Amino acid sequence: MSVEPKRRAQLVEATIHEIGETGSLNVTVSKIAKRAGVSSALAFHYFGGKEQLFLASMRYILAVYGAEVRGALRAAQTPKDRVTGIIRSSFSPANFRQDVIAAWLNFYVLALTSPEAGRLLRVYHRRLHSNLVYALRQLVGDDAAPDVAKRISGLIDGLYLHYALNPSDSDGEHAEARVLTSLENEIAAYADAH
Amino acid sequence: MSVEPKRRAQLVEATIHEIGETGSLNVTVSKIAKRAGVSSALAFHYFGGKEQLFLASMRYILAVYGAEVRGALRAAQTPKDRVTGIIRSSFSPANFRQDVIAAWLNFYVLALTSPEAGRLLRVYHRRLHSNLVYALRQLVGDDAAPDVAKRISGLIDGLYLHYALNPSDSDGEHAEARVLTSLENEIAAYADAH
DNA sequence: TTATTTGTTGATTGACGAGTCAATTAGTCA
DNA sequence: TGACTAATTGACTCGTCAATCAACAAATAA
Repeated sequence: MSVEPKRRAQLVEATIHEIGETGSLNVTVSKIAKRAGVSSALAFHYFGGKEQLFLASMRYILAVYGAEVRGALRAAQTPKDRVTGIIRSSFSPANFRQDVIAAWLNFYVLALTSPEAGRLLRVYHRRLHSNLVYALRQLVGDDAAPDVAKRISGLIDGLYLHYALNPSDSDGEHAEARVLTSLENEIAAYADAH
Repeated sequence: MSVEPKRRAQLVEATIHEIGETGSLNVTVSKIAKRAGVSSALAFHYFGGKEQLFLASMRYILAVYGAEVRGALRAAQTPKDRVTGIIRSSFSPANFRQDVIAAWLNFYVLALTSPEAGRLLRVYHRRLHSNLVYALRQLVGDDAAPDVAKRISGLIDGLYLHYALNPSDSDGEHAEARVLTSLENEIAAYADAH
């Protein structure tokens, strides 16, 4: 039984914590390694560099989120359950942890310059979009679904940003409720059009 | 005629450009100063430090945006003109310049740790919100206006983010059109409720 | 003229951090 | 046991950069 996966996980978690504490990517690999209980050289050995270490951390966060979405979709009975499941997953407590928020914001910044980060971000966007479109088809029709999905996903990310940066103002449940209200609007608008 | 304002403006503009080129706040004061045609010591002399220099740059960007919104509001004839004016200003070309996008994203990150950046961001949020509420009152009623405003502003920021990070996917006009569609939804939903 | 303020810089420093590498220890298996 | 591989590290290098400071220049006032 190799010890490698364990070390990688330790380092990934330490990275997320450290970024959460400093709020930026200005984190030394040494500090991350120290938190993980290993030497900095080991971090380089396993990940090759700081950026790759952070990207691995982001992949981990995305994987957790993805698992949550899949769970919600599996439990859904109706199309509407599916959409609300996606929305609820996006505003789950896991996504509102201080360190996860910090990771996301720094990820956005990195996506401006790192092709790999950009690729990863686009994967997330595409998955969210296609999940939404699939679930929305039966609610607003095939034609409208893609556009509605863009609006819903935009609203998800916008309100996430808003609440991430203004924690005192209100919490994730408020944000979730706001998106659900918009969903009702969209469904009603479609019903009217028919 | 003091030369100070001129130097400050030079440095602010150089900062924005430099951040746009590197995509992050990992910009040396020396490079900024060189671009502005002065020594790095002068940048410190006028601004006191790197963070204050960046905050001044962000204030400048916000001032430009604010002026654009005020212009649109002044020209507006109807309540709906007012809302669309705000939305259009938010997606104006000035906001989609690569360097302005980079500044915004890095500003979000900084707001996590810098109280001054957080304060500035909250000022922007509050202004956007109150402008929207004021214009929406006559369109969706006093009761609904604040909630609708939250959804609209969330959508603005979310779609801005999407576009900023995925320029190939859609452009500013698309984003603007999407928000306007949501606005129609909101107005229609209000009309139904009465 | 001289004195004073304003604008400006080159040179320097002190601290820090990414990444490397040679060397050591722990574990495996033949 | 001995040979081989995996895991791990301490020490080091090389570069970078924010911030400071003493000094110089240029305008302005007295």
